[in-house]
Amino acid sequence: MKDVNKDLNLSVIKAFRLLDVYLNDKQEWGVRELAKKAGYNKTTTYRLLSTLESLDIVQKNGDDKYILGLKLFELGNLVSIHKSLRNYSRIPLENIAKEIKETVHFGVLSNNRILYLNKAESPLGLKVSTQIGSYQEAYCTALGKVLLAYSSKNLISDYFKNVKLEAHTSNTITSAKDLLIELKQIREKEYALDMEELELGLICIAIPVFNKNKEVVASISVSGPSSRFKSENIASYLSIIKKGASEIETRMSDYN
Amino acid sequence: MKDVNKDLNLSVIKAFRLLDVYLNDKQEWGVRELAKKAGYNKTTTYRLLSTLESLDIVQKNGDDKYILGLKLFELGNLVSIHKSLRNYSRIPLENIAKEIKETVHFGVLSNNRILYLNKAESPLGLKVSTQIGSYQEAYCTALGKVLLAYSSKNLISDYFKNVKLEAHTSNTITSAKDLLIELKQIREKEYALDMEELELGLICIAIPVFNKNKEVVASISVSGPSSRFKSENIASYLSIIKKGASEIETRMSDYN
DNA sequence: AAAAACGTTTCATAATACGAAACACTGTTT
DNA sequence: AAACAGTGTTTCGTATTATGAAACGTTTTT
Repeated sequence: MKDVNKDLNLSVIKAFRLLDVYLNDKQEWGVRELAKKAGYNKTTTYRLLSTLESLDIVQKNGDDKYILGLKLFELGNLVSIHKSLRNYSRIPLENIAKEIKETVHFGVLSNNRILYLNKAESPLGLKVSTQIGSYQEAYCTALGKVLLAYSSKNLISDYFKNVKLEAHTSNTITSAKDLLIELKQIREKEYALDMEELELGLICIAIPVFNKNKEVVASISVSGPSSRFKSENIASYLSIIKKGASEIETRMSDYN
Repeated sequence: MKDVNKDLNLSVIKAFRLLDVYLNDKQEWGVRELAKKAGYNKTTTYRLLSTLESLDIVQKNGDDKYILGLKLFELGNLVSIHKSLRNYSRIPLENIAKEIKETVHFGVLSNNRILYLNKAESPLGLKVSTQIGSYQEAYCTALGKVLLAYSSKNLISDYFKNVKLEAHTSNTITSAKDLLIELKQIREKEYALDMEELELGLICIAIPVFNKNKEVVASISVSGPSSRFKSENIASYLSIIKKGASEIETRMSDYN
């Protein structure tokens, strides 16, 4: 903790590291337990937690255990760009899910990964389910490939510098050359497929969502098990998703 | 900033104050602008923002303006206590809204106020709409009065010490004595009404949601314009909301 | 009854945050 | 064209703050 490239507030970084890394793994933590896991001193951890508690960022859960607090929930809902995207996407996503009967996801690109902003789940028992606010690799998801396909050349070259294309299944695209070809095809077809590239048995189809300046700001995907996802359905799925996407685009432009 | 009652990390407090108070008011801030508003030194503010930026808690929006970042959204979604409440309430709330055709809210008590955890909006044009994650006073809302009614005596006496009962309309209950009588009646009737106490023309009805230990953990309300909200509807509304509440209670107990 | 765990407090010391001033840059006014 | 008025950013000596070993008060386990 000596060589920081910039002059930053170390205790702020420590505080968020507690929140981000460690309070994620588990529901509740004791002071010593968390200190050990974080590699901080017991007293330091206690002081940080006390500080965060005074701000309602964490709170105590009965017997001296710390859990994430309500203020954090409140702050999360303030994130304006995504707040609006989430609001405007909700009803269209639900309509798509109702019509197709598969889970619908809505996400943006953030730090080279997909951030799931919203979803509408399939009414069926066997379905895909993802945590809102969680991340997934972009190169092996339909959502991610669409967003990469419409990104600037700079962003894409950065992407290849920073991201290692690891195989999740035998279908995962693991070479930069192949991925570039795929992205080109996506731009031409105006939709992306994920043919069991992230998980065996899981197929997705995704299209871009544009803002009023014709820039891609998000994407929508439909995900389902390969047993239900037949190639003859693609055309009808696409027309339903595109209807939903244009609904979101209309809602956004009405407010901006 | 000299007399702190405990030994807390001041820079952590400052960082969250930037997020909480100031990044809420506006969409984007310059460094000097935010420093002036927060009463911090320009350099301090810059350092705090740089720190938060390195953590993706804030991000830059084009021309050197800071906005809330994605990590905050992600962290907000990790808040476990309410994550489950939110998940379990979604479908029941939507069913209630569909049946009654009025907006349904779901909230908990936090720091003497109502925190809106979830909602399902009325399908009609004229409707009540609230921001998830936002707060409202408890004493002049049906949601809040239900939660106060089922709170411990200690919490209620604390409530009266810390909260000033201000009139929002001519119907607002502004005396502690009257509010205590109201809370007693709510416990007897097992539901609360808000008869234009927060806003003229706005009526709400709310009931409690219990956990498996028969403690009240949240409440559900239906809100609508006085033009549609007739006293003869109360009985049928109540039976629909109670059905939804017991659905939520079942879902919660299945998982805990 | 002893031991081992917990959260919490203390306090001298080492490390960090602080902020005035200077810098680099952009756009506006004279 | 030159001076000015705005930005965000960097520097660096100093004042403030965070640090952590040790001790404390409880509770739980042995």
